[in-house]
Amino acid sequence: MARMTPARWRDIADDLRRRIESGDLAPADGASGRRPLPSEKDLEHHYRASRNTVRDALAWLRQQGYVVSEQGKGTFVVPQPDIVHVTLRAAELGLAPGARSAEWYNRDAAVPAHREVTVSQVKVEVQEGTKVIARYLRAGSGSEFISRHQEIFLDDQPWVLQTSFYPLEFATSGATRLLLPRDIPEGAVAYLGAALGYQEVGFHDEIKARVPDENEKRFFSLGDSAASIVFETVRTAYSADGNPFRVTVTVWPADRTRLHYNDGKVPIDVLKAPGDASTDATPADDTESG
Amino acid sequence: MARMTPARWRDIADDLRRRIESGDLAPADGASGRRPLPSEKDLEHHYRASRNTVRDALAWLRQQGYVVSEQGKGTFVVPQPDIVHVTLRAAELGLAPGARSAEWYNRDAAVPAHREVTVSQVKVEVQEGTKVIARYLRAGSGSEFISRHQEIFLDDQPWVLQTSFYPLEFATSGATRLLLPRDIPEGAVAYLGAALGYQEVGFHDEIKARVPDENEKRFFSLGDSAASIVFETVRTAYSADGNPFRVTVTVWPADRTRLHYNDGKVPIDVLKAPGDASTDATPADDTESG
DNA sequence: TGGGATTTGTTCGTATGTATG
DNA sequence: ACATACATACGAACAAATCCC
Repeated sequence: MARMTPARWRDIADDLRRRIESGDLAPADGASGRRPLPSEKDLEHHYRASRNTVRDALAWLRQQGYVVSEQGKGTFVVPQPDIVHVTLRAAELGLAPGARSAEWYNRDAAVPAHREVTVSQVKVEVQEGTKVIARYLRAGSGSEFISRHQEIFLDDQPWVLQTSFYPLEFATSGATRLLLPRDIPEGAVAYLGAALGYQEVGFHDEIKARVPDENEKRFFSLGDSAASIVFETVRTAYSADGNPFRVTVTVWPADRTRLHYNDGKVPIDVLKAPGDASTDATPADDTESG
Repeated sequence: MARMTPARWRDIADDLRRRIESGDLAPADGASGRRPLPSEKDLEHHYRASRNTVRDALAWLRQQGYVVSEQGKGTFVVPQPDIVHVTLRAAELGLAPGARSAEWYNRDAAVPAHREVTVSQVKVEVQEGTKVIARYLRAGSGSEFISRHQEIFLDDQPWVLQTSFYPLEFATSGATRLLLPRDIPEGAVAYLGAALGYQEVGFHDEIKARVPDENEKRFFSLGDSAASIVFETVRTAYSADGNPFRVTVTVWPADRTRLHYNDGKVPIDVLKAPGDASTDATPADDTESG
């Protein structure tokens, strides 16, 4: 069962990983710029292996997200991204205490203070026959929906891709602003409440992790590595009559995002600053043993 | 900037991916067994490329999780796993309606009915100086904790790895069963309530996605592909005095797990059977457009 | 049971293209 | 223009696991 040949490229990859994690290789950015790993030719001599074998080792490190290679420049250790902590449920239905009001992201998520959220133009489409959305909204498979898509930035960095879906009837029965490719500053839910009397009395969230598609790779600057994954959250909002009236699909870059939920009585500082003083160390370090 | 040469292996990989997704290659299991892709030699002739170039294409498909290769046997399309939907918060603090009671998984998560959960022996350790846990439990970095680790199976399939941490004082002041390597059938929280008077009045969940470590790869049978990722949820439980008294770290295989949270008034069937009638199609299919 | 054929895994060598400095 | 560095591609040989007769 176990491989008899230790695989030369494996040894090289393990050794390089060890040297990377120990900070031996390409440690801190040297102020002016980052320092690359030794070139493939150097590693070839260092490990007494052919360049192709060295490249096999580097390919594994790239795939695992440890390094990136740039043609003509070199291979670089991937820096740890800054983690953004997002609270998707605070304590009561709605927001975290102290959250700024009347902004979209506040209605569905509380972000840390002193962070600036900017929003792209809304791309509005009318779609028909998207089965998955129809299922969430409990509509027939031939039903038509308004989809409102936005790119959202945090401190001018790409942060999330978000698309909300509404029954087309909403627009034809009064909520015409849903069809305009403009942000709804007071929040779509508040607008629907004012225009149609809808009230959000509950929501359901579904969370998955998956590999990004090409569009998401572009927006979040993700590659093909195993660390390049996204969260996809689907929030279904329910009105007082017990029916879903909105579905919001949000895609987050998982390498720099932590999602938070709270229930019951939770200390205020945890609500307001989840992940505070968080190191990037994983609790799995404590878990490990067998 | 853009690559001038289309990259031969890229073309081959894209073509193979297309043929895989269309079901052209290695479609349904032929009852007795699965059918492999054409051999590397066959592909070599088919695409008029060298074996190494074909292997570059296959390497990409492997890395993206489309196929797996087995020495001496062939390369096979990866079947879609069955998805397990887990509700981590129902409506009120605690459980989903209809959930079976007095079982560990019920205290923290509601699984679909007709599924059988079995639990490994508990591995108990006393640990000191694990900074991350100390932070969650708001203890000094030199504090000591009891860690209770379990492997948990769903219908005899590896399902989650879970480790709970408690202050060591709990054991020395009455809750001695925490130190025994045996399951606590009524639930550790209930036991702590009876033994020490602790009551869970709220919790905080933190969710991340990351690449699995070697132990997790073994347990969940994961490889190195980009689809081989895990959720790690950290649940901190708070007692009436506002202090955390338990931290539970749970690791889930993300390729076959969906996490669910509910808030407010949500239809009963969504609470009881989240993801019902769910296809494996991603809502992103609807999102996509540019 | 054995042994040859098949298939993927590993490693080396070599050449050329492309991006960078 | 030149050197450096990574990307792509082809060819070849042997090892290891499996399959089949």
